Amino acid sequence: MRTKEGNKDKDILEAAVKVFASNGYHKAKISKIAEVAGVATGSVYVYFDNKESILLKIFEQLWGKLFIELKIVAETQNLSPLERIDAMIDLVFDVFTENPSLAIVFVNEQNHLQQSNNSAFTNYYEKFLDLGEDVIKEGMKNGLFSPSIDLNVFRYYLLGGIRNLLQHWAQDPKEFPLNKIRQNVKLLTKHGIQK
Amino acid sequence: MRTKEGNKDKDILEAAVKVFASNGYHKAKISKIAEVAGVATGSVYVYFDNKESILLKIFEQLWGKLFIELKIVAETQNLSPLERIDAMIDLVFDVFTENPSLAIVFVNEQNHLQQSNNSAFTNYYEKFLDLGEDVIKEGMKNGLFSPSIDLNVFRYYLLGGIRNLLQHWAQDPKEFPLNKIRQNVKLLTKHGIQK
DNA sequence: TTTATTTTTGAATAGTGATTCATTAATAAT
DNA sequence: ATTATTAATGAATCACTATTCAAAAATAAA
Repeated sequence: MRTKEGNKDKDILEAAVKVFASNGYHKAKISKIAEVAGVATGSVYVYFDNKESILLKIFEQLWGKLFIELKIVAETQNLSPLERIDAMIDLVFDVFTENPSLAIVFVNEQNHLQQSNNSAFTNYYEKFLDLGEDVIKEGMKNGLFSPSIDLNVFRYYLLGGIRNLLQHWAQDPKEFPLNKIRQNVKLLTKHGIQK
Repeated sequence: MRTKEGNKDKDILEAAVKVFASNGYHKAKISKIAEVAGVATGSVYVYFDNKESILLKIFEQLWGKLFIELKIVAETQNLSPLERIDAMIDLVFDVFTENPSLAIVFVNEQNHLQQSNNSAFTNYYEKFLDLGEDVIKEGMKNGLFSPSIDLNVFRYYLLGGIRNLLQHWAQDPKEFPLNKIRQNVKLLTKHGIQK
């Protein structure tokens, strides 16, 4: 018998995030991912079925991690709904601040997976969005939030806005600091543009 | 001598919008675009340098058209800044309502071009965004809009939100009607989620 | 008509890179 | 030690499709 050495699957995933981030998914070569991971090209196929499934795994882990963290915040009873929304926005920004390559992959390739209609991905993503929705619902019930807002619209609007901002930040982090973005997103979410 | 028959360039562009919309840019075959346009594969290369330049042309025309229309609204002096923002949002939604395939190409492939850093594209897009910015600036000067909003952040946020919503609309137009989206985007822009 | 010029064609080319698989290497069990 | 089993390798395969280009077709001019 022989046992697997090290964590090649983890190495490959981390390498893939880097390579996808710098070249985009379509231009990324499996041979390059293998090289960065320090394994042979063929080894990638020992751990993953194909190129697409590597991308899928990256997103699964991302949304999975976020979901767990957000769930805790969403259920913290001693915060008001507005404070919880704030904290949830913070969490999303924190994840991407920690790992800029992951941010780039997220903003550029999320479409790709949404189109492929992969259920594993969709489930995670929807569960993630539902958490935010629950908080908003509570805010409406308490009379804090405007009841004329459609929840489905709001959640996709917020996430789309954040995604686009992250994309511009990733292209030029100094010109476009993440903290300014974060503050403004919170303001816009709460008050819109009106005084 | 021989003169060109019909408007093959226009036919090819329209075919490309359809094919890009249904398969995505990367999976779209030139031979399929030619087939839909009713020309030979080789003819595509008589009118366009390569695949990428077809996509570029589509976006150039889209932003070019939008720019002209938005400029008129942005400079209409008898509308308040808020009314102008409203009208501008309407214009964007109108373009995509008229041509759903174009909406799909827009939401899925805009990233692609932004990354390629093509100046022809960037110029149009930035000019387009600047128009909205001018209106917001006026609103701030008049004391209508909150001065703590960063304009750069706001414009990317708004466009990103709209883009994401259009994407979901394009995937399921009945479940997610465009008019509801339009109304909610206006509300969220003005007031945020708070009452 | 005939010739010259330009358009159109689509089969052939050519580059690419994802994926496979026969082989080698390493470890566990006997 | 020896054998069995699984991991790891990377060169070769194979499919795919953007692009090219020599030939054919169409029209204008002579």
